[in-house]
Amino acid sequence: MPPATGEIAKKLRGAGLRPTRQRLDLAGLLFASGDRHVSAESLHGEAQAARLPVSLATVYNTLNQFTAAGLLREVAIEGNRSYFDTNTSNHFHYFLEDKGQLVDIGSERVEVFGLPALPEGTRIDRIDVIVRLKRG
Amino acid sequence: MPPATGEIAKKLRGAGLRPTRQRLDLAGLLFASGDRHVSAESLHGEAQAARLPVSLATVYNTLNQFTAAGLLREVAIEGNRSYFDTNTSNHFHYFLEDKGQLVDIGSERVEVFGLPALPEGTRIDRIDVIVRLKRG
DNA sequence: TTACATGCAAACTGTTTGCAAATAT
DNA sequence: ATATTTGCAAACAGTTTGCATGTAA
Repeated sequence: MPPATGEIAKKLRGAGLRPTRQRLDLAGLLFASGDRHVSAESLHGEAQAARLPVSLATVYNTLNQFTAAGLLREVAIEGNRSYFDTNTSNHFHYFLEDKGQLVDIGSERVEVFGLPALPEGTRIDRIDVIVRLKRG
Repeated sequence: MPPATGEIAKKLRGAGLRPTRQRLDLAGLLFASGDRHVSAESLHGEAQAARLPVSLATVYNTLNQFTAAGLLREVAIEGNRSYFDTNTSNHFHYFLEDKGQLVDIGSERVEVFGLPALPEGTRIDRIDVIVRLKRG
């Protein structure tokens, strides 16, 4: 179920972010439905379509703040655009190359096997897996 | 062993690229030693240091041409910079977050298990695995 | 009332491109 | 001789930032 407005405000506060109108609007779009993948541009477009006035600069700032606060996770896809994922838990992605679209791999059973010893003095922060899919 | 100059010219020709001085110089830097990971900027810097005059635009064009020809592979790391890998075979990467450095995972035993069924009408182009390492 | 957030436009970074001069075939 | 490549500078896309105005606490 979509979180209530009060929930969202609480979430922001918990992350040390003032629940301003813009942040509430963007968080509403981001966290209303299930897991989502957005770029700054796409989220800005959505906000416009929903008559929620936010400047593009604020969308950028907000996405970065949410990411720093652990509310979002950035996904590295080659190319210039940055993608942000509302699912911050450990999971992997399909990338539909023809559409440029990211899709969560909905399985906790996926595992990476056979990693050799890590370089001295390091530990795993996280493992990103992107399965690139072609049409066909 | 580093490929001889003639070998490199042959490699370029085989890829449908004229072996110009600049392309030979850059290929020399790229393919002289083992597997390498470069950005346009870093390769340009290397060329300068080696007194091999090449413009930055040509480095960009060359990296893209080599990639299109299958001589290089692009690696997606978040951030603006593009990285290119001289190892075009199927393999995965460690990414040292503190140094911003890519390292090949030198093992063919690494495998990804448990992928659910692919979306209808798609097939795997390739799988990118990036193991992000923190100091510690 | 005070610190923080927003919006705009300007700045910035990495990358691509148009075009005249240079080079490979 | 002809088509391709190069280098430069200008164009570009995505993103960040400075600063005056607006807003949350």
